[in-house]
Amino acid sequence: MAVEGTTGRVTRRRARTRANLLDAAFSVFAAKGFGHVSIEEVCEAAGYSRGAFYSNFSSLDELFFALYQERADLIAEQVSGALALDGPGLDVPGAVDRVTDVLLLDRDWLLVKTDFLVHAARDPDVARSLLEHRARLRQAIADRLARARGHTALPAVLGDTDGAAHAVVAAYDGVTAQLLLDRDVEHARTWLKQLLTALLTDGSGTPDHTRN
Amino acid sequence: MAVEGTTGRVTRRRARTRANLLDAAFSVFAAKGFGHVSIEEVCEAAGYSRGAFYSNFSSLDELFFALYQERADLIAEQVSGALALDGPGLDVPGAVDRVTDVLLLDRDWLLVKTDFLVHAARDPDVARSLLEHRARLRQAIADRLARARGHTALPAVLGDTDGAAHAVVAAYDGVTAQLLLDRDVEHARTWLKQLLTALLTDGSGTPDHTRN
DNA sequence: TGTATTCGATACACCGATGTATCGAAACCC
DNA sequence: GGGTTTCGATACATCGGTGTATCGAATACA
Repeated sequence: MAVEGTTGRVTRRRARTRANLLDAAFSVFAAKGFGHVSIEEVCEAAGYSRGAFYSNFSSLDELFFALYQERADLIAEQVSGALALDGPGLDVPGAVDRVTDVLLLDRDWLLVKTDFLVHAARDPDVARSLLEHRARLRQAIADRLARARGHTALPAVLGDTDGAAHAVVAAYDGVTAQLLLDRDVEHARTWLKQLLTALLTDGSGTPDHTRN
Repeated sequence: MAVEGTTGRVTRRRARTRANLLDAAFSVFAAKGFGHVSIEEVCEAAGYSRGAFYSNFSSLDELFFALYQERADLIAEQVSGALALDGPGLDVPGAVDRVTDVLLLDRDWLLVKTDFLVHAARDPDVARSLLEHRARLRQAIADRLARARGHTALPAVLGDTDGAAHAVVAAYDGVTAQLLLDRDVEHARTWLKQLLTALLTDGSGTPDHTRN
């Protein structure tokens, strides 16, 4: 029952159905929001019956958690990749560009991610898990910033690289909120880039904020 | 039926029950999250029966909207008050302190507020309304910043005062997300103050980011 | 104070979703 | 390919929430 005690004896279509359920759940959650979604809806969207669901998960919460974990790890990988993509020291603006493009790629993901935040905010265990995930992400950023130290203009007023990483994540979250409302991905991207470069360099960038 | 066509003929306890329902709804929403709350739960918490509910609102969505509007206006007032509290030009740090204290006063409000964001993100009409509210808030901030221009060190790298106001709101949203997870109000406050002063002044502030 | 009107409690019918138990059919292993 | 195990579909009982219609009680107004 959704628990593999020691060694799951056999499997293969199971993996497929599980993946299908997760994919379908992502779409449904993005469209209607966790909390307005029934197990049946997910099953229907995936083309399975409820029996399949209960064979793979024991609750919607469990599925949601698995779903978030999967996608978040994927994003984290992409971010790490984007950060590691250039030489040892330079090109902070380039890194900012690439990371921004990854982070604001998909509105559906932002929706699900925010849903999960709200979910985690009410469940300490889930919150802990999410905090750890965020900490890993920040660590990657901080490491990258540390590598850049001395080569480019050091951060500025935020203290150590860890503080700067905190600020980066906060900026991401802040821009996310705005993007969820105005649905203007392009504007959000350019704006996040401005914010990040403003936070991470000393003084440059030509802004333009004639928007909602 | 929750609609006052021209002039509601009579009322008095109606106002009370409506207010009670809203208050109860706030608690219940904060505790369980909109989307995991039934009409019955709200009624029970308020000490009314479902008849009272349907007499005052026509759906949970409608109640949620009214609830948000009410509280958000209240907060906006407080912020405006905190901003107008000092002389014509100076004391940006003081204003930052006061505003921060108002904004991060109540975790329950942050929960409900974020729930509402997620809700608005999926309903263009609600989103429009929320965007307008945010725009008003930003306007207040931008006005205040404009008044401070020339007296204190001008913002910095973010362009006009409007851009700076955008950044302030983004910082608020970003810190909110972190606070929802780690529940450390004090840390969030000091950190938001740092972020804001970092964004609004040129170079000062002694950070300390040994945290989650 | 009496009367007209509004408000909210109660009762009812109605889904829709949940979780479980059972059984046929895939998939694995040899 | 046959036997065995696992997976997932179907059927069932149940529960909680929804929305409406009705009626008594509280309130306003004269």
